[in-house]
Amino acid sequence: MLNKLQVPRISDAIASTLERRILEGSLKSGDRLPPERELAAELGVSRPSLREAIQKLASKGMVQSRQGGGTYVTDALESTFFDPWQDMMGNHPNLREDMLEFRRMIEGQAAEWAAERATDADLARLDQTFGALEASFAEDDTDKRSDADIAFHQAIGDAAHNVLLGHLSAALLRLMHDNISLNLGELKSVPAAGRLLVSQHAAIYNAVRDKKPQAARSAAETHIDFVRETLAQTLRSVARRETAERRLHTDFSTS
Amino acid sequence: MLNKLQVPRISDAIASTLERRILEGSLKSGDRLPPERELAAELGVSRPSLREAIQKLASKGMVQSRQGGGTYVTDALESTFFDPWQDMMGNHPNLREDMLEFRRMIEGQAAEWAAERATDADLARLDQTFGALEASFAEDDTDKRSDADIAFHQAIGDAAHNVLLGHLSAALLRLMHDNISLNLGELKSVPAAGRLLVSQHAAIYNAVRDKKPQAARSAAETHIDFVRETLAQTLRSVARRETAERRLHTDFSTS
DNA sequence: TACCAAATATTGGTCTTACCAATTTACCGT
DNA sequence: ACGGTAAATTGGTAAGACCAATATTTGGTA
Repeated sequence: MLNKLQVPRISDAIASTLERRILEGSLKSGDRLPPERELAAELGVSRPSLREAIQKLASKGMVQSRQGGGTYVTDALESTFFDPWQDMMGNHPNLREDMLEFRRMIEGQAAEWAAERATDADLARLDQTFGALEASFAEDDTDKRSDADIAFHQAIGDAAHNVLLGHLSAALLRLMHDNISLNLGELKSVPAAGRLLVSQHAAIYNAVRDKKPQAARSAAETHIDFVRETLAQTLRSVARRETAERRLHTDFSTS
Repeated sequence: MLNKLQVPRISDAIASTLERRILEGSLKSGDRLPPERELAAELGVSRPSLREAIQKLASKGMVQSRQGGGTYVTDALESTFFDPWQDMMGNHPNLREDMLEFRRMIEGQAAEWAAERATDADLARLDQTFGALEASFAEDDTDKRSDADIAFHQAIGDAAHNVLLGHLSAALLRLMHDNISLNLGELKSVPAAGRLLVSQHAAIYNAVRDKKPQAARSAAETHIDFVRETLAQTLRSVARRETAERRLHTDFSTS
């Protein structure tokens, strides 16, 4: 009696299409979807069908709609990684080393894969973000530098064409931004740090553009190593003070 | 600030109403919902609004619609916790490939670091979890195997002494196990898969215990490669079985 | 009478159009 | 330059129509 010959529903196909765009990074968290009328026309379906698809995504928490405001992509995918880490950072503050070590692996792999797989569109985006990075380091705006840095590394992560790596990279960058961006500003205390950082990014970009995976990985690892070393150097005195303070608070923490 | 005053949407209210009726028992599993036109009139809403609500329930797996046939209540309890990644894994096959490629890097790095850094306590725990793994594969209890597998990889992740990596490794493995047990039965298509899996885990364990980082990485990567190949094979066989069944949509359909 | 096949009715799937309500944007006057 | 109101934008809801797959009825034949 149950001959479940599946008739594909349009709303399901549309929902999958939108999901894929979110997974692949065409739609990032925080982005606003095109208006329903436009999107329906672009996808060649009616507005009710598109709405059914959007409702599905909304019920999964992937998007959120506000009447009159638009429909926005949530950070549900990144939160899977980000939230537990953020939690750990709260309970165990000296994870900077773990974070940078972990990031060394991620960035290295991302650069390697990006060098193997980047499309022309990826390279165009890399070129654009790298240009913005260069420009930001010409000024002295710390926030702008941080944003440009994140944008560049995210572009690398997306060019690696592995959706897990892409979203993990986003979560990791956000984690770093939220936790040590203040300290990142002190990198400029090292003479010529800005110039070195730009040249390191250039090395990554060039290796990816020239499709040299091993060189790209090396460049990325060198970059993270420099950041790690410079951070450790400039924060040494601060770290000593923090450690001393921490000793006062964490004695009974074997919960 | 953002005034996130939620404007109640009719489709949400209707979905809640229907969900309540199902949970209260007014609509039992297998029951057919009234026709959309009737139900919409009864609830005093338009048919599109009712349809959006039904789509939400369908995306949760609580109801199932067949064109021309009606909409039926399924027996899916709201057990499936809402991990967006879990959902994505089910609907996007290429995500599984990305997942395995990514895990190859993660597990390889975890094994390498574990071989470099494992303490005696780590090794003791590894020995214990590996013993449990061997024992679980002697039996035929899928859940027990899953738990033992997760415990072993968790031990590796912890022995790597990087909390980010440890957490990620465990989370990804859990995701894979859930996905496999949800969408396939088990990796039974390959004969002697169990024995091979045990020997692969043994190789990882031995390399870590003997403090051979490169060997540990290789062993872990070999393990993931095997899982990837086996999974692909299983998927092909499942696909074959489904096409065969589809060809058989004549009468005796109580498969 | 029994049974099978075609005709009919039912029902979910999709589209079009229209209007409402909340938000955002633009513009204008002070 | 600022603030507030009007207009445009955008999601939310409704109504009606038609299509496609399924279920039911009907009619004819063995």
